[in-house]
Amino acid sequence: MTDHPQIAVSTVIFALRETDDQALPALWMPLVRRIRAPFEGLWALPGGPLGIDESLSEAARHNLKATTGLAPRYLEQLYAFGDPARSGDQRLVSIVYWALVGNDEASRSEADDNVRWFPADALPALAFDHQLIVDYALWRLRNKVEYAQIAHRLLGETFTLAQLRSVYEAILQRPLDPANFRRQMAAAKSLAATGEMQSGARHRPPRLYRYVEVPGTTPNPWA
Amino acid sequence: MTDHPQIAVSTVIFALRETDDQALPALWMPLVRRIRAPFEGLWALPGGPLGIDESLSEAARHNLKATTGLAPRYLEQLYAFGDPARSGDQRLVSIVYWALVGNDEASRSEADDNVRWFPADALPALAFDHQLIVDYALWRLRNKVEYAQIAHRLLGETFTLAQLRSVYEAILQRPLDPANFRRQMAAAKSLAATGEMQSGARHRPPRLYRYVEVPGTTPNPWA
DNA sequence: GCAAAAGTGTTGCGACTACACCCATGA
DNA sequence: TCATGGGTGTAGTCGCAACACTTTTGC
Repeated sequence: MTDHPQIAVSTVIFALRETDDQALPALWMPLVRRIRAPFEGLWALPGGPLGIDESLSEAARHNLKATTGLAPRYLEQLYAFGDPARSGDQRLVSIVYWALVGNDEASRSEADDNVRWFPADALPALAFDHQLIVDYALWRLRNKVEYAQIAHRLLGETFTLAQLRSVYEAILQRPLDPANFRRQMAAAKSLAATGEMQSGARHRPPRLYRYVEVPGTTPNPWA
Repeated sequence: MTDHPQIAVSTVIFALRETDDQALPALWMPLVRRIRAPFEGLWALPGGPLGIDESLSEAARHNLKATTGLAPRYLEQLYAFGDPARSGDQRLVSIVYWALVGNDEASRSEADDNVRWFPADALPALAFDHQLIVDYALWRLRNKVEYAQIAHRLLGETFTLAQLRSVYEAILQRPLDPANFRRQMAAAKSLAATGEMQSGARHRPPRLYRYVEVPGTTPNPWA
């Protein structure tokens, strides 16, 4: 045990996956298997040490790429965890980020013996205090999706309103009224119709939308 | 320069002070003068290293007591700042907390040559990136006061509705309708009348209230 | 035509704002 | 009695939830 605390940067990653039996997607996340003590063999959040020339968010991105191959479409600092008892016999302070990755990116993600995807609400036993961290990240995601425009970052570049609504429903775990959802999105003025339709289904073809930044809408100018 | 990042815990402290010319209180904060490089002589947020057996919040409390003698009535983690360029030639990651201290506590605070109070909106030049941190803390305080019951922590144990309203007005920097403010507080059900009045002023004596915890109202179960 | 999802209209409720108004005290 | 802030009443507005209804496609 060293006499000064070590710093690590870890990330809770969310992506949407179609469930086989249902048409509704659900939240999944990639975990990595620990290959050394403490908690050897258990699943854990991807992370690693803080490089001497990296900012905290750069370290999060860099570790994400190295361990899971993913590049997030949204990244935000979650919390710093530093309880003395959280990391066995060495003192470890973890700066934890949370991230959203798009549809395409998540499905491209290679399967690996030491990296596996799990449903966010049914994880295996996790190393350290990582289950607590995941619970907090889920709480933050559910809060933030209600007032910030982040849900589209779990989809691709263009999407239908029904797809976007299914993202909200997967995160909030309750059905939303399609009519009211449409009006809420219209009021936010952050969606632009591409002019294209998505055909093929056996019903009226829906419009495709793209996310557009609304000028005065930066919820947190810092961070 | 060492090859691993150092960890420090700092705190942005808010208290209310009466302004001499006006009856309206305003937000003030204590700063400490740096007595060594880098930024020697400049004012900075109180803080210090993370003790090997302390949790992060314990370190914040402990450093606060040691540098300013204050014990906060509210303490919450703000953000972790770790940009490589923020701390001169050594790498320093600061876990920053923000705190509210009560009326009584703030006025008891001893004057010191190396500790001084400043109005939160007119600070001197600060060391490191501390002005950025203060701006973020102010933004968080103004947001949080609108949906969380924290304003009373800037007062004492009991207070009148007018005093509580003046806290909101000082933080939000705009006048609030007394009638509507009263109803909002009543709707939140987090105030209990003590039965006592505050007399002495040349108008109808106001009731004194005490803050009471509302069962299902924990905004952030973690953190 | 029929099923299914896209998209529109309408109504009622609850929260908030603005402001008129009464109450109780000290001087 | 009057000035001052404590405290109550009330009407208008806005946003949202609920749900009926019309439109457009594939089969």
